Amino acid sequence: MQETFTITELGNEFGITTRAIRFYEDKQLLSPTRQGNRRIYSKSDRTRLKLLLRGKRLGWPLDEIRTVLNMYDEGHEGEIQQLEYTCRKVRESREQLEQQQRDIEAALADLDRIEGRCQARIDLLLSEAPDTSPES
Amino acid sequence: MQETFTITELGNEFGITTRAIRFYEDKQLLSPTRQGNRRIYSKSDRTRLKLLLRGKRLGWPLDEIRTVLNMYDEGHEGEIQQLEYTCRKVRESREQLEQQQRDIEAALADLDRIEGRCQARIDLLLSEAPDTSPES
DNA sequence: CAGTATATTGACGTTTACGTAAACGTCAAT
DNA sequence: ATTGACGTTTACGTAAACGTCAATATACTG
Repeated sequence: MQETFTITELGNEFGITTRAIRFYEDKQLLSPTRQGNRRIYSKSDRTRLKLLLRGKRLGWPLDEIRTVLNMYDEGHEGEIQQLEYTCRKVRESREQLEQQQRDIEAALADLDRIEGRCQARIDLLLSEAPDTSPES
Repeated sequence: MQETFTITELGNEFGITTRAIRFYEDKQLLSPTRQGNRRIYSKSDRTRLKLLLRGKRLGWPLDEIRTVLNMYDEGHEGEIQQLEYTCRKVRESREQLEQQQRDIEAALADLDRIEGRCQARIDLLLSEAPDTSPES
């Protein structure tokens, strides 16, 4: 795999605009190196972006995504207070994720019921009006 | 359980402001009855609000939440086209939910690793500096 | 019946997450 | 030398989702 990426490469790979990627940099979520003026993204930058987008799919605001991303990077060498802060943040994120898991379970169950009733109704209508059945 | 609710009751129960609840009505997500001027929420209104908030926790925009909420209500008596539209929407939602499930699995795994390393580092620091161990 | 609490509408402000346009640099190819 | 592709910064625009008043109305309460 490549060692470095341009901004358009990443944009194409992940289906986002370069504007968005620059915006994430502005918000301190990415910090690519430069060659003169141009941005150069390392594999680790690419991973950060990937994680960022996962956070987005989970509906997190960018601020929260940044703190989580920083958890990945922190050398875990800091003071105990800092470590415990990170630990606490991790637990909070975990709780939120578990809440989302429960929400998804419930939502999927609801959708199953709705789809079932919907499909049943379609089947019924199709059997009542056999004109619409495949003839030709 | 009560049969009807005031706006502040619902606000308190779900930890949101009355302004938010009125906003949802403005956006056609709720439609409580009125007694004169005041809003009266039925149990079904309350359920809609509950589902609405679940959608919010899943990061859905209000527009999408509205269409999903309407799936619950539609009598499934409409035309086949309408039914198939609903069915399609349900499947789309399901796919998105399943993607979120995978994202959550991955995120939880990552958080586990981070917390593990973090905790290990804390333990190490505590054992290296026994001054900080509970003495008094 | 005055005073307090609660509710409503309307207008405007705010934050988030980008989109869009202008105006310009850079480099390779024609 | 010019054209085009790609990149840059700066600035302003915008949609979503409310918050925050202000002015007003209605309801209870002593």
